[in-house]
Amino acid sequence: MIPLQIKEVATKLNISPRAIRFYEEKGLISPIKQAHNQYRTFTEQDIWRLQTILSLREAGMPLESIKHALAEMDEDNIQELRYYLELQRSVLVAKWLEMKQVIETTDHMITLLKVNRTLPLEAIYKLAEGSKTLKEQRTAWKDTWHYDELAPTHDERAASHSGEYTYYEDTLNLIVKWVSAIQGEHGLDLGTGTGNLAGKFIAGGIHMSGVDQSKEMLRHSQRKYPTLEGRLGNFLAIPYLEGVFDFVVSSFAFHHLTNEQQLLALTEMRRVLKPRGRICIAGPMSSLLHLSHWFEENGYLLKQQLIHTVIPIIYAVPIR
DNA sequence: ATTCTGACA
DNA sequence: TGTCAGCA
Repeated sequence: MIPLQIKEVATKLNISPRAIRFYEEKGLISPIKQAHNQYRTFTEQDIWRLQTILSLREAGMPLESIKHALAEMDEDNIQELRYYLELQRSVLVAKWLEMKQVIETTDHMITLLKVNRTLPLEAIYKLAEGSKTLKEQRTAWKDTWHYDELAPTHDERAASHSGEYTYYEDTLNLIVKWVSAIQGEHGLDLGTGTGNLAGKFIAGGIHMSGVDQSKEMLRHSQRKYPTLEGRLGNFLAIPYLEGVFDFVVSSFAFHHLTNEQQLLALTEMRRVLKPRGRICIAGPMSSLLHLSHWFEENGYLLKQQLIHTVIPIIYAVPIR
């Protein structure tokens, strides 16, 4: 029973023959066809491949991504495969956050309805606003892939412009100094890039995790700092559960976000931070006003400075 | 009888 | 992806 026909395979895997042909059409599989009648024949490997497709699809991965993942598996490229899974994970986190938000606003509306016997118009807006924000998050995803080409030269570029490099080094060092992490703490570096900031903490014996949207950047950071726990993801959907970090830092990354997105990022930081968790952000941002506003409204004590009079840095510690 | 391709929902 | 048509 080596050569299986399409219907047999379909039955075995609980899918339709049409689905199998569809996967072939999309280039995910290429079963051999018999010369005379064009009937497809499936080998054990074909079936294993289909199983893989179904598993990844079960996890919600789009067919296009599955295609790439399979290609990496063909070449035994475990690294690449891992990053596809990481990417998939980060997408799931984003969706999870999305649902969480919707549930929260729904709960809110239920409460309003209970109290007011009617639904205020602004509540409707709020819900719409929520899903709008989510779409923006998704939009940010598409750019993810092409950042990768920058990774190999990142450190060179950071070091090239001597003046900027001074700022760069001093900025990282000041973040480390202000945060003054102690042994046993767990920190997160958002937009860790090649891991330079996280590396400084690691050098001090601190357990660090890093999030970056580029898998190439992550790869470089892992190479430089094997103990760094790198993970794919973005600022607006940090791929971690609630309350796991003692501090969150971010350098030379925040300015890529709009002000609105930055505030969203802050709420995300607070989500993954422990109750007393602190935040330190630095980089070429035009203004810190909106950030300091948010921090004050949310019960943080602030410390700010302009490094070399050009690079703003802000450190926030929860009061209490 | 079964599969295939292509069109359309 | 499901469904349907017209073939081989």
